[in-house]
Amino acid sequence: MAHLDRVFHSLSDGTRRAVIAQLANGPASIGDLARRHHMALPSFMKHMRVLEESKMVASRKVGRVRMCQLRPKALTAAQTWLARERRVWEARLNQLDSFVEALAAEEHSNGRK
Amino acid sequence: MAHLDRVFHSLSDGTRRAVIAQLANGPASIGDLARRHHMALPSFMKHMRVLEESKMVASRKVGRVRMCQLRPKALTAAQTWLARERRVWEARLNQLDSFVEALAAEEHSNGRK
DNA sequence: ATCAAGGTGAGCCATATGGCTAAGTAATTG
DNA sequence: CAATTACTTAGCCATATGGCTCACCTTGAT
Repeated sequence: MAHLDRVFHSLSDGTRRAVIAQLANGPASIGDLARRHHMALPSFMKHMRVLEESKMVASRKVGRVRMCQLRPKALTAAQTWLARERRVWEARLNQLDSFVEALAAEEHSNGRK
Repeated sequence: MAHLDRVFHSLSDGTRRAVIAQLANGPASIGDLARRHHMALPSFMKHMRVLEESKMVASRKVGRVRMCQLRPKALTAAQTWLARERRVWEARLNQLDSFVEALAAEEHSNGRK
């Protein structure tokens, strides 16, 4: 799914993760954010575009300043996917466990014969 | 952190996510996996290299076949980061809530004066 | 009306990504 | 030993990424 691609791609860059971490503490302007990351504005805007296209950040212009904020469900797509895969994975491990237990049990009873 | 970069980058590609999803159901050989994804072996190996460099998948060679499996803590780095950011985010929302409630309460008492 | 500040758009550059084919190498099979 | 199978390596190609500067446009302050 293209949306998940974008979400994880957004998260794959340290600068963007830092932006998300910072926006979690409240909105900020593009200029503010760029300054904190020692980066030229146009470079930084590319990151913001990536974050907006992945629907993790929203922005609107107030006067000549653009304010950015984290969107409410910014992280849920990623978390949902991870949680689901992890459930599958753990379910299988449990199966393996019981398989091994079953084997062990059988071994035991065989040994006792 | 470079490791998180790699983890999220791994997850940013649909093919790689599919591989993870499939490996959650048990180990498989490179050839098997490549066939399922209608992809030439060398192209596919690049994906596997990405997954191995992010420590999400391990592989070893058995005869001429390379078997791959999900590593136990494949998803925890990603999940941990997401969970932490989300906690910060929700903590702030709660602060906002109580701030708004406090405001509302004050308004009330002012109105009653 | 002018000038400064904040953002935007265009475009350059080096490197990375994601696909391929072609030509190996090593292990099985006949 | 010969042929096949399963990877592996090298390298091509188009496109994407992540940084930059320079020029421009709005908006705000004098």
